Amino acid sequence: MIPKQTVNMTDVAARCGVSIASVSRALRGEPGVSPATRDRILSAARELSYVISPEASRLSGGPTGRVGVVVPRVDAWFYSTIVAGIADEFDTVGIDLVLCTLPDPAARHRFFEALPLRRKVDAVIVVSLPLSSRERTRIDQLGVPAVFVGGHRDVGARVWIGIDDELAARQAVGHLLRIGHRDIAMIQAGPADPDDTDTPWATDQARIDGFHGQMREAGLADPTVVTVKWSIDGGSRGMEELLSRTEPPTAVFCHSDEIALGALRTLRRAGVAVPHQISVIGVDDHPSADVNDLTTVAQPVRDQGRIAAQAVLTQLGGAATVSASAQRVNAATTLPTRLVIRGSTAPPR
Amino acid sequence: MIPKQTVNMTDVAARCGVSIASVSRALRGEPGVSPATRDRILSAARELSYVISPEASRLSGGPTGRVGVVVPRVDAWFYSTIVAGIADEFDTVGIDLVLCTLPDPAARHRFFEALPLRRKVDAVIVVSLPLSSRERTRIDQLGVPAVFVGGHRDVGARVWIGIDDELAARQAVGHLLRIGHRDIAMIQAGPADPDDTDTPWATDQARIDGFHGQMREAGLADPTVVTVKWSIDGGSRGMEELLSRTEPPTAVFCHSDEIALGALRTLRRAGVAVPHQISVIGVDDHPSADVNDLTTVAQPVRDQGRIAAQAVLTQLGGAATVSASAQRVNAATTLPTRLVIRGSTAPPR
DNA sequence: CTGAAAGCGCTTACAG
DNA sequence: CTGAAAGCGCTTACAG
Repeated sequence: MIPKQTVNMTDVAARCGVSIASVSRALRGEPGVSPATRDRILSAARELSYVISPEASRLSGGPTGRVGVVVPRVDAWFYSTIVAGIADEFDTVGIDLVLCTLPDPAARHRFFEALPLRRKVDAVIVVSLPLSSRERTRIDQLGVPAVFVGGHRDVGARVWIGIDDELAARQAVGHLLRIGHRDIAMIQAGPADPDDTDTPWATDQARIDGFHGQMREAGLADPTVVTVKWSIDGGSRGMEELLSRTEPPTAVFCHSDEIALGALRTLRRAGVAVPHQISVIGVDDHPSADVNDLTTVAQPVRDQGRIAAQAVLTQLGGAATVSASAQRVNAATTLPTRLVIRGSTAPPR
Repeated sequence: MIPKQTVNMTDVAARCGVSIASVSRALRGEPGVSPATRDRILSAARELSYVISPEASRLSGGPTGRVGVVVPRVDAWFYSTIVAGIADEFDTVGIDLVLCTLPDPAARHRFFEALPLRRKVDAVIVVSLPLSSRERTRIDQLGVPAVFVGGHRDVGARVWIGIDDELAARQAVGHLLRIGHRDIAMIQAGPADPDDTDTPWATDQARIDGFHGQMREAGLADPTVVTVKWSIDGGSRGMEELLSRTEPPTAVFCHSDEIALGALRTLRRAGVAVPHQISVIGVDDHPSADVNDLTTVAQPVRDQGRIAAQAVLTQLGGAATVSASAQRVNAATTLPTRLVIRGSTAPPR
C-alpha cells in the first residue's frame, strides 16, 4: 500500500538510519555501498514502495528517463507498428516514450520551431521524416542523440535504420516483368501539397526511381505514372485515372499497400477482374494485404522500431542493460525486403 | 539560434534587470507583474529562446505538463486512432503524451504493480481496459485524475467515454433480422487466455449480450456462437468453424471488423459467395471495411480520444484553454453508433 | 508591482 | 564504505 503522502528518499534513509546519499547510491546501483546496507536500503524502499522523483533526479544531473518519438501520424499502420516496436523495447528497460505526432505541415513547422521536446528527453527517434536542413539543425539543437527511421538515409553521423526503397520497387516491378508484363503503370504517392517544398514527407523518390530504373533496363521507356495522396482513397483515384485511359495497363505497381488497396477497390467496383485483366502489386505487407490477397514486397516494420530503440539505448550508454543483439548498431542499418506472392498478380492474358 | 549551453531563468532575469521571481510570474502569465516588465521579460525570453526547465518547475510545485495514455497496443487501428485523437488535442495546448502499452498479461501486471507512471504525469487516460478492483486501486494510487475510454463504464466517480456496445450489437443483428435472416451466428472475440480471469480485456460481454438479446426478442433461441482471438486470423478460424457445421448459417455477426475481415478471407478462399450465400456484418467501420465492402456498425473512434483528452484538460483546470465544446464533460459520455450498409449483407436466398 | 529567501527532492564532489 | 553540504532551476509565500 502506498501511503497517501509521497514517500521521499529522506523517508527511506530515516528508516535505515543512513544518509540520503547512500540511498541514492544504492538505488542506482552505484558502487560505494556495502552489500549489507544496500540490501537494507533496497528492502526498505520496497516496503515503502518508494519511487525516485524523476524531476529531482534530473535536476541534479541524472537523465530524464524519457525518449521522444516523432512520427507523422500514429493512426496509420506503418507508423503505429514502428511505435509498437519502440515501445516494446523501451518497456523492458523502463524508458518512457513521449509521443509527438506531426499530422500536417503546420504541426510539423510548429514542432521544429518550438522544439517542445527541449529539456524533456534524453534522446529522440525521428520516423519517416526526410528533414530539411533547417529541421536537421533544429534536431541538433535538441542537444541529445537522435536516431532516424526511414526518410533520407543521409543523416550525417547519426544512426539510420530503414529499407532500400529502390530495391523494394525493383523487386516488385521485377516480378511483374518476369511473369510477362510489359505495359506496367505506377500509382505513386506524392506530397499532399505539391507546393509545399519546404517540408518533404516520407514519400521519397526512391520507389519511383526503382520503378523507372527497372523498366528502363527492360527496354521499356516512359512508363505511365500517376501521382496521388498516400491513402486508400488516393489509390482509388489513381486507378480511376488509369482506367480512364484508352489503353489501361496490364499491371500496376503501387507505391504502398494502402494505395494498392484503394486501387483494388476501384477495380472491384469497376468489375475489372484481378489478376486476369489487371495485376496489382504493392509494398509493405500491410495486414490487409493478406486479407485482400494482394501480392506485395514485405518490409520488417516492427523490427525497424525495435532496432531504432536499441540504437538509442546503446547511445545512452545503457549498453549493459541492452540485449546482446543490440550491442552493435552501425551508422546505417538496411533491413531486407522480400516478395510475397499472392493472388493479385498473374501473367497477362 | 540556441546557445550551446542551456539558458536559464537567471539569464533571462539578468538580461532584463529583474528578479527570477518576476520572470517566473511573467512567463506563466501570473498576475503581479506590470505590463511593461512583462513585455520586456517575454521578449527577452524569446530572444534567448528560453524554455522553462520542466523538472525544476515541477519540483517547485508546478505540473509536469505530461499525461499518461495507457492502451493495450498501439499497433491496432482502433487504439492508434484513439491515441491520434488524444495527441491532436494535447498538441494544441502543449501537453506531452507519455505512451504506455500493455501488449500481454505480463506487461499489464508489471504496469499495475510497478506503476511506472507514478510521479511522472498530471493525469492518465486508460483505454479499453476493464479494470480489476486491484487495478482500479492502483490507478487511484497514482494520485492524479483518471479518464477512461471504453472498458467497463462503471468507473465510479471518474469520467468515462465510450459507446453502447450492446446497442451496437443490436443495430447489427437488427439489420440482419430485418432483411430476413433467421439463422444468424456470431463470431465472438474472447480472451486470448481464457484461464486468465485476473486480467479482463476489452472484449467485454456487451456485444454478445446484445446479440443474444436481439435474437431472443425475435424468437430465436440458442443461436450459434464461436469464440476466437480478436484478430484477423481469429476471424478466419471462426468462419472455418462455422463452415465445418452441417448447416452453416445464412448470416454472421462478427464482434469487430477485424474478425469480419478474417471471416471474409475464409469465405473467399472457400469459394462461398458473399452476400449471396452468407451475409457478414462487423462493428467499428475500420478503414478496410470500406475497401472490402463490409457492412458494419460505425463508431466514432478518433472522437473518443479527443473527448477523453478534453476531459483531462478540464480536470487539470485548464478550462480556460480548452475549446468551448470541451467545457462540459459529464461523468459518462456515450457516443452514438450507426449502421453502415455495404455489399456484404443481403436478404437470404 | 517587485525582490530576497526558503524549499522542492534529488546527485555529486569532498571529506572522513 | 559513509555522510554533510552544495547545488540543480524553478515556485511560492513573505516582505517591502
